[in-house]
Amino acid sequence: MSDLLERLRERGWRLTAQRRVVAEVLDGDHVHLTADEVHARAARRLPEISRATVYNTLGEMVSIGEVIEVATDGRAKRYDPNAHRAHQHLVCAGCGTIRDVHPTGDPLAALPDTERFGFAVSAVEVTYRGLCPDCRSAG
Amino acid sequence: MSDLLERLRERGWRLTAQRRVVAEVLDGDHVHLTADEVHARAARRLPEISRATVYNTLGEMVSIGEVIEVATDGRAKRYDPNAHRAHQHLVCAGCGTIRDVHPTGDPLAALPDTERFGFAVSAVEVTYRGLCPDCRSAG
DNA sequence: TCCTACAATGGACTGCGTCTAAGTCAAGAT
DNA sequence: ATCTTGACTTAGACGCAGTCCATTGTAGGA
Repeated sequence: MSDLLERLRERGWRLTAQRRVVAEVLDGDHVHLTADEVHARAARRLPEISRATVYNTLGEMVSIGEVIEVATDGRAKRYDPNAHRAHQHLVCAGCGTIRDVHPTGDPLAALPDTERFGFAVSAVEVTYRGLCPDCRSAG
Repeated sequence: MSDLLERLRERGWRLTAQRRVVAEVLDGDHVHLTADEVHARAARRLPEISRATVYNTLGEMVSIGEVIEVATDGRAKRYDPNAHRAHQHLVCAGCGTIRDVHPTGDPLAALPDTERFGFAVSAVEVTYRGLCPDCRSAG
């Protein structure tokens, strides 16, 4: 039983087979999957699971902060189950893979008050872009 | 005549009425428009301009580095003509407006070699998120 | 076991963007 | 000034990611 499922149960979630499978897919693997990839893996265990349910479940997990949604350019969003630890992302411009990285310092502190224009700034995302080793050698 | 058009001409671009209008729309106003907003404004001057042309022209400007494409979550991409000066973005979580901001320090330097995993890191985007003054008071 | 509110289904639908085939036109050649 | 040609534009079909909705199913309490 995963920690993720424990935490969901504590929030009073009804524990359905679909939610269990989606949570297991996210929990098992620490790559960053798209919603369709999550659906495909979930369907291996529970063939009749629908896309809408996967979207709903992912959306709920995101809204309670168990999972982070990573929007990469024009492509599909990816879902990052590593929400408990502050981190940023390194995206390959060639193939779209994402790695978690941990820069030094606090990026929020780099934005002076004079540059905040009255906004209540609550979060900062840093995305590093480049080519992964495979895409570098593939040219 | 805008600087932008000058630079495009120097690259051997055929100067069509459509491209001129798209460049003028971007050049005139320094808010960050979506492709459809660019199309709407361009169509005020050149009613028969097509969406495809606006997308093509924007894409070409992005690929030669005259304009920056800003992907904001699930919504439409926005286009930022302020490509000549390094800057980052401050996005309102309520209404989606974007402001250019200038944080202190070099965010690329914050990523140590041990966190680069063999990637050739070439760029970094920093997106600050929060609520703008209007959305704060609107609750 | 039965009830009921919550969850899942699947198919239609929307928004954003891309593609294609055919027509048009800017700009160099004559 | 006119011709020529290949780059550009057009309209609309298409595709993907994601949402919505009416219906059906079911977890978990009484």
